[in-house]
Amino acid sequence: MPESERRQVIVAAAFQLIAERGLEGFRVRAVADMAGCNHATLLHYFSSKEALLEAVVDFLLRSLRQEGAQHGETTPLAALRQEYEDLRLRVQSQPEFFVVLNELELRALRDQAVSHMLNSMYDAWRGYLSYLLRQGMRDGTVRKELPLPEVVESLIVSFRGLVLHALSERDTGRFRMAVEAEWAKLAGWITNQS
Amino acid sequence: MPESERRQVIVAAAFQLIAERGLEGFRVRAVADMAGCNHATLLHYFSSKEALLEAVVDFLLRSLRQEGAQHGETTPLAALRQEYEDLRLRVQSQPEFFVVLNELELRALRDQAVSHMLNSMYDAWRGYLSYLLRQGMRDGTVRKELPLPEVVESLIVSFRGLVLHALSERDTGRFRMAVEAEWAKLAGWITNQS
Amino acid sequence: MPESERRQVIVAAAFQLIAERGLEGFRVRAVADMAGCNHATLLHYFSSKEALLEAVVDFLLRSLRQEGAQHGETTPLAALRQEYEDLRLRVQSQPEFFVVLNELELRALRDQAVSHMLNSMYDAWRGYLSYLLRQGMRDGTVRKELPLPEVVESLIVSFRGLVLHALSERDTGRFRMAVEAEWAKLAGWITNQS
Amino acid sequence: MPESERRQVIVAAAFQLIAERGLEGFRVRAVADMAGCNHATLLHYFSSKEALLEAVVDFLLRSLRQEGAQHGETTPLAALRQEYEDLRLRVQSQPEFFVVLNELELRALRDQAVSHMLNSMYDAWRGYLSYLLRQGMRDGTVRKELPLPEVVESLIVSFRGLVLHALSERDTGRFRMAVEAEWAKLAGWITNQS
DNA sequence: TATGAATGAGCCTTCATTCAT
DNA sequence: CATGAATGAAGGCTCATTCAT
Repeated sequence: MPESERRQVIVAAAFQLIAERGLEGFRVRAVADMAGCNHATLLHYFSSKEALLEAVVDFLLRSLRQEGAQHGETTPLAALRQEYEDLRLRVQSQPEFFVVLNELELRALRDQAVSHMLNSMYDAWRGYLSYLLRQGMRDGTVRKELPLPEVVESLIVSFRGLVLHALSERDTGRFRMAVEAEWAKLAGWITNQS
Repeated sequence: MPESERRQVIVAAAFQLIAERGLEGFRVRAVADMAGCNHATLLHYFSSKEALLEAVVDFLLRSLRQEGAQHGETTPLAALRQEYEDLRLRVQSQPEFFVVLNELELRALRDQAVSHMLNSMYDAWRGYLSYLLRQGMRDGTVRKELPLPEVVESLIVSFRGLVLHALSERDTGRFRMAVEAEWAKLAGWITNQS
Repeated sequence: MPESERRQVIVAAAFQLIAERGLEGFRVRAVADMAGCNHATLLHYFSSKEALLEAVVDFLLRSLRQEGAQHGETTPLAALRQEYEDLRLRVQSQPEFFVVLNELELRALRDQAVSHMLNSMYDAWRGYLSYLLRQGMRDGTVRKELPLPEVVESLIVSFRGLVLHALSERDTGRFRMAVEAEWAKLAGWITNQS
Repeated sequence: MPESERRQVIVAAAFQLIAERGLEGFRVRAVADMAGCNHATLLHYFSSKEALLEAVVDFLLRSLRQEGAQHGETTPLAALRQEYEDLRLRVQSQPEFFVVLNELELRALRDQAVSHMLNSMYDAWRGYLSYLLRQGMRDGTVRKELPLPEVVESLIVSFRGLVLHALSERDTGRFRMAVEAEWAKLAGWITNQS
């Protein structure tokens, strides 16, 4: 099996395992088993457990990024709305991503490497959201007098809250309700209402 | 040392340790050391690590509950506002509570016992929030046409997001910004605006 | 089994194992097996493999020291002669001591902790040898014009050489020959010959 | 690269590594890295780690032998003196040789192959020393009544002791002192003094 | 010839838990 | 009540060696 494929298989296995058992269930031997190789083979590709974890973080962030970029040209407000919609759809189809994201979120509190990676993701996201909001202000759909940083921060909080909520309420219907409510709340705040 | 006091000391030590080192640093021996007793003694009072963790959860929820009940009679909207204010103050003065809460939040995904305890806390909170909102509708400060369950869920999401945000952004000033923004966003949504 | 006894048993087992298999065969599990306990039990008494090794060094040096002090009052020259005799006897009866000493000698080149312990032994020995030689000079049996430090160093070298020689030539009779020769050589050098 | 050259490069690398990190740091992969080839390639040339070690021993003994043969015709006593001088000079200029020799000395206690090789070196050396001493007796510079085997053994011990001493005392000046003392002691013993 | 991939055996250490005193 | 002793299971990691290409 070629190197790059093997690495992908291992990262996927690690990702899957963390989603299933959490970071506390993230064992090198277990990942190797899932990837169908010896644990020593795994450490042949990733020099340490930590290195593997960083590859998992990278894989996760890369995936999240790709998703966001798929939608074509729309209005800023529609793009924002689409973010919530994407979140909702993804929680249904790929809940693993959010389980893992949450695990990492917590790990980041004590792991600088993970912290940096997540922070840079959030910063990139802040930039994107700022851009959207400014565009909205320009085309008149977003209220011009809004304090931009506050709105951006509020969006981040909203997403973080939804992601956390998704995990415990995924199947209760409350999550879907929450997504709609968060959007309604936001829309009322930021849009120009005639 | 009487049994009940000893138990309290141990739970407090466990709480402190989890706040400092996270659940991954939650070791029976370390807790015993902090509590000033032998690890075997600790397991005399709590039959297992798991049992101790549940006592910690209980302690945390009890603490959170007490806080909420301290404020006297006000208007429903003021009480709601106070919730955000409490959160903000507490994150500054007692960040441990939120670190531990987040740790447990994640543990709950895989630990039914913890999950049940947290869920019952959230359900109690939902009840309280519903009550406040209904009061607000009655006295005319809250818009009557709001879908109550959605609003409640949104409040929960907002708080969860803020708690998570608090940990990574506690010192950057972004957290404070986020609290204000969340409240502004909510207030604009639910209040009757002339 | 009381703590101090258990510790002794473990140190003895470690010592024995190093004597039999060298430092490369010095495995925590093997020591535990020889000591008749679980390897985790061993690490209950000695916090790490390294800590155990230091206990072994301590045990060895303590043993070597005791041996030297057993002989009563004699003339300085006789005491010096006795050192060689002790060495010879001990190599026959307890060759392990010299195997282990040699192993540590080499380990010391890369292990500061061991190096310090051995150095302090040699320094103590230098002191003792200097004392003997000075006494000999005083009572006229040792030549007064000898350069004391050189003689002492030469004695150390002689012993180190003999210890090393003992291991490979223990059974060939060459070792015994070498001891006698070393003494003869030394005696001719340092004593006053009429 | 031709086979014989490749082998030399690998042996040199192994020698260097053992000198730097000792036998405990003697890793096949590390040697391969130093030799600039893949570890699997290394095991193509030397069927096992053990085989490589033997090649290192061979290389060491060959080097030591060459050194001894370089000096031209002199008197037997001068040749003997030269041995000590050579030792002193070499410890300064090429301490690696003595580090490795000591490592092997100890390994020989448990490794028959190494033991045989070292023993045959010592036997050759014994032969050479006996030859020198007999020549000295013949030309009258060495006392005729000396017990030849004892003197030879004593010489070996002296050298072994010095080599061991060199490693720990190379920089303290004690080593130089010891060489001189050993020679003085020997000379006094074996030479005819008018 | 040369090498990347793969592996099994093994090592030190950690930790929750049990138990006799 | 309290505790020191003891342990089994497991975890991350290392390393010599094998093998297909």
